Amino acid sequence: MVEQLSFESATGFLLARLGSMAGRSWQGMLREHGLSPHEHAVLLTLRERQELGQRALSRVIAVDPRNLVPIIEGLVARGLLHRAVDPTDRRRRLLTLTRIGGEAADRLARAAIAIERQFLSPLTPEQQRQLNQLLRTLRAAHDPGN
Amino acid sequence: MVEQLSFESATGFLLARLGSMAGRSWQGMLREHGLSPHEHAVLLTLRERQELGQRALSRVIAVDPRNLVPIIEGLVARGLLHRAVDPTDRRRRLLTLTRIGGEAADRLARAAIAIERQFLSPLTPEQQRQLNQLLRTLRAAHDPGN
DNA sequence: TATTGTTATACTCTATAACTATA
DNA sequence: TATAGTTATAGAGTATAACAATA
Repeated sequence: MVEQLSFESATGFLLARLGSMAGRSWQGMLREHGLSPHEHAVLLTLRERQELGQRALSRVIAVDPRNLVPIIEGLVARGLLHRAVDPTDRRRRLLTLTRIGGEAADRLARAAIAIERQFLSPLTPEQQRQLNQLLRTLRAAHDPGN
Repeated sequence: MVEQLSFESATGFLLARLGSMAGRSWQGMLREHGLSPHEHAVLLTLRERQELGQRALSRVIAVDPRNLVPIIEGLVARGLLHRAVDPTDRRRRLLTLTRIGGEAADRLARAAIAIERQFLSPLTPEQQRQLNQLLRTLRAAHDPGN
């Protein structure tokens, strides 16, 4: 167990703090693309998962379905996203990237790699791997199904 | 460097996600005490740093000074916090815990240990130490002076 | 002139309740 | 009855601009 040295060095506090700092490290790039963090998450997720219902997307990026609606509509309005009723279950609305949405997602993915590299640069490559693995373990335990 | 396997396993995304999850793990306890996360951070920080100006406190817990004002006033109104002008620099207003504020902070600190232990329980003690150390390194690099 | 604290205000993110349509 | 999506709305949390008091 980790010794409770002080509030500021508690792991929970550091996670919240660094999560916020990581978000800020993307801010400039996202603003250049005219995207919010959630819009960015939608594009990058669909880039990998091809076709997804709004419910499933909601779970993956941890944004409530009702809050996802205006985000999706904005991306559709900008021609980045395509939304169509699932013929096999007409309640569902399947999301896919349009051609220009896919191109935008590719550019975002490239930029994200550079930003992540910069953000993690205070750690050695081995430490970066360790950190990623520890976080994935922790997430898997607390967020089963994702 | 960490391989960019997918957006959902990027370290930046995981940090933001786990920061949010860590916050939720405190939620129930904080609600029992009738405190917001920021109020909690104020009490726990003053528990360790005795006496602090609002500016310094703001830096430590990463809450903007202007947003700290109503938080502090709420705690003063509830008798948990004492705020007094610094006689050596009359611009500053020194914050200290009252007796009952100190007692509340002690209870919070005990509860926080249990919550942190539970949250980190999917990791071995050695992994918990590693994670804490990696996060502290990363924070120190990105948040110099804290 | 710079710093500490403050107000008013706006914006983003998240959450509560309730609804439509399909299954 | 349960699920996918939606609407309206309220609440946190955070950020922009400008100010008063003191150094």
